[in-house]
Amino acid sequence: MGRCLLWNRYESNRFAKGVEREIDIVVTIGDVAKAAGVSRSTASYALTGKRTISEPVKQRVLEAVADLGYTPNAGARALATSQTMVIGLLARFLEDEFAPAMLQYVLGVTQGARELGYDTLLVSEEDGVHALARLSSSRMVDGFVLLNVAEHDDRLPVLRAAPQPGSLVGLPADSAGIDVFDLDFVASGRLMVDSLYDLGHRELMLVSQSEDVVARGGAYVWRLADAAQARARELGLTLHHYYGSSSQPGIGTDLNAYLDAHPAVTGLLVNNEAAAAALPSVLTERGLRSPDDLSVVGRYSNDFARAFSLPFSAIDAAADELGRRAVRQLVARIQRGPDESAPNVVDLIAPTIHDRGSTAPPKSRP
Amino acid sequence: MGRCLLWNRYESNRFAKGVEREIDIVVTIGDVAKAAGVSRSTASYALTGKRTISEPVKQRVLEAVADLGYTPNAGARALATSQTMVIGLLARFLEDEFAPAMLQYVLGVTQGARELGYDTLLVSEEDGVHALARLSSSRMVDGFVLLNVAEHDDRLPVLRAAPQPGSLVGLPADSAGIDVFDLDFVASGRLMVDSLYDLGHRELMLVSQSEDVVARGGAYVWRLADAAQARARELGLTLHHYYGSSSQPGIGTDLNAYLDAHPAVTGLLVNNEAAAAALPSVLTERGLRSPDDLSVVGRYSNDFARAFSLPFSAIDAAADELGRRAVRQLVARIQRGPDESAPNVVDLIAPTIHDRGSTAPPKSRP
DNA sequence: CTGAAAGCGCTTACAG
DNA sequence: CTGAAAGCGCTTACAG
Repeated sequence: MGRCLLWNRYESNRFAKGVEREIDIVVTIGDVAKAAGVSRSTASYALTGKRTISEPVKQRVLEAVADLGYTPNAGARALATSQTMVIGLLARFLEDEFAPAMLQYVLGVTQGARELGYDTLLVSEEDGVHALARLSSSRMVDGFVLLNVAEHDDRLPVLRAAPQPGSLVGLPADSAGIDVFDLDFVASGRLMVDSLYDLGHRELMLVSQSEDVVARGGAYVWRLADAAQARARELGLTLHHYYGSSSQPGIGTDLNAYLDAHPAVTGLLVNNEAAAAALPSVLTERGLRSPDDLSVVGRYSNDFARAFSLPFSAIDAAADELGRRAVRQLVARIQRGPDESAPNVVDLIAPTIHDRGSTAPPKSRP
Repeated sequence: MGRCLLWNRYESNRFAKGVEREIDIVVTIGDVAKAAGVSRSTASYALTGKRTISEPVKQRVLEAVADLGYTPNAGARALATSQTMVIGLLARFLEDEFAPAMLQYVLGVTQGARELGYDTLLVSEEDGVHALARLSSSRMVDGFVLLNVAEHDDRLPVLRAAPQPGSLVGLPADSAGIDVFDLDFVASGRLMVDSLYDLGHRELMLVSQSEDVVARGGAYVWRLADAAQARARELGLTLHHYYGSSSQPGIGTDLNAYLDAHPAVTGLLVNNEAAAAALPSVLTERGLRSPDDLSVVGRYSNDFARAFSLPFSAIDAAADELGRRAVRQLVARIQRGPDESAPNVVDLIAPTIHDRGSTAPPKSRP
């Protein structure tokens, strides 16, 4: 109680005159114990609940905590328990990829983590390998979530060697020993083709991300494209496949060229955010309307569609959900501890098309 | 050295069979000291450089560090030094605001922090006040950067009372005792008007963010609008001011209505990301071309323009730069320590228009 | 130039 | 049901 008064009595002269700031007296569990008239261990147990404490004692401790405004020092607790309650989020922002789309993943992870009592250290360094090694060896985090994982991701060997577990968002070639979360891009490719086939379309075009993205390990691009192509063959459809660039004005030019090349195409599949963003202008300029003249199915997040006014039906990238699942699995593994092994999961979210009315049966051949 | 062998010899059975994982033996500064044949304090000093150590001894220590793969435990160091080397980044994602634009601020902060040796704890909780109090009282961070600061931000009282310093991105009504970084929105409004006036335009229209954003404390909206209005009055121009909604289809409808209402407008100012994103379609639909039929000046980040193919000249929001400046000032204040006071800064970045060719003299009156 | 020791603020066996 | 003590892995006055 005395301390409590102290806490408010002083004025720091640390900053601009006229601004009050509490003086920096740290209240420790020792202060709480003293105020409650118990030992430090009893105070600690009363707070963590790791051993039964008599009701009156517990009350005295809680009262002291409230009076003194005590909060455990996170660093000290981490040192004693070897648990930081922080997870490391390793983002990768590639030049040719659509950075804004990344935000939804980040938010899914940070919010999912918080709900489970964890905070998130966000790392966006170029050199993800070093960052991972640094956080791991200095014991700053209890586990990792890696975003934007490439087919052969150079962070994976480091992660496998680390004492902390990790979850991936993005399916690599080898997922042994790690938990993986991703949209099912094979099913997505199939679903896009099926949905247009069912409406009666027979000549389709797919515009994928740029080949640079593929070259950097973005395997999802060809997973979707291959599946779409295979499905089209099964169904006896024609599917023209193109890579589009990842920004203006390139992608607008690309789209026009592709549409020029295949005037008979009635269904367009878009696995390229920049293309989706540019498409409304391209269509308007060409005097085309969707779905009357062209049915369109995209693959991007609902948030993205909302933010950028995209009027096309699309498979939701499920960024938020993927982030959440990844972090939930990670926390489960952290809390399970290294002794109890648990099988690794590869969790591919089934695609669903969010209908925005951009598909319809093709008009009769001109 | 013996340890070093151990380190690689074991195979953990913690995860799926066939996956190697180093066993979790922590190497401490005690191990380093022993290997180097010195005391722990000497080993510590050799690494921190806080006292002069003879060259041979230092070499032995560094060798031991390399051999054993030693990295200091961040938590232990934080406990001993009261420095976490982590800064807390408090983001706010408001419903009506343009979330993707936020990413650039985040990246500016995380990368700026890293360059100064700090990591970033990203918090995106709804309740920023609690989050701030939690990180502050548990001593998880050395300081804070607050993003998206409102006119009367409820996080500010908590920040002022906290023992850690903080930097704001976004100018509040009262910035006493805190460092503030923002784009100069007053100068921005003036600049937008001036640039079109100089080209000969006499009737302008400004489309701002939605009034919901203003209601939530987005003072930058009216700061820019008021300055633009005042400048227009000074110059004898007509300036129509509207608030636009923050997403489709609302904003498209809005833009059409506003343009319908003022057919004589030759210059359009856009302080609304969603409006900027929707504008190309709107113009094409109306058969208008920029700058031939309408000169356009926006206010959004260059990254945003690139990502969303926006062809309009615009004042760069300077998100990345603002994040960097905020974190640099914060770190300077952290390292200066609470004793040496330093005056607070309010750093408003001067606006510059990134020319994308969307402005020209107005066509002669029809 | 170096070492032995105390201390940072917690948790958790070990005793009773 | 509770307390005294050791320990987590560092740093840093205090001595020499």
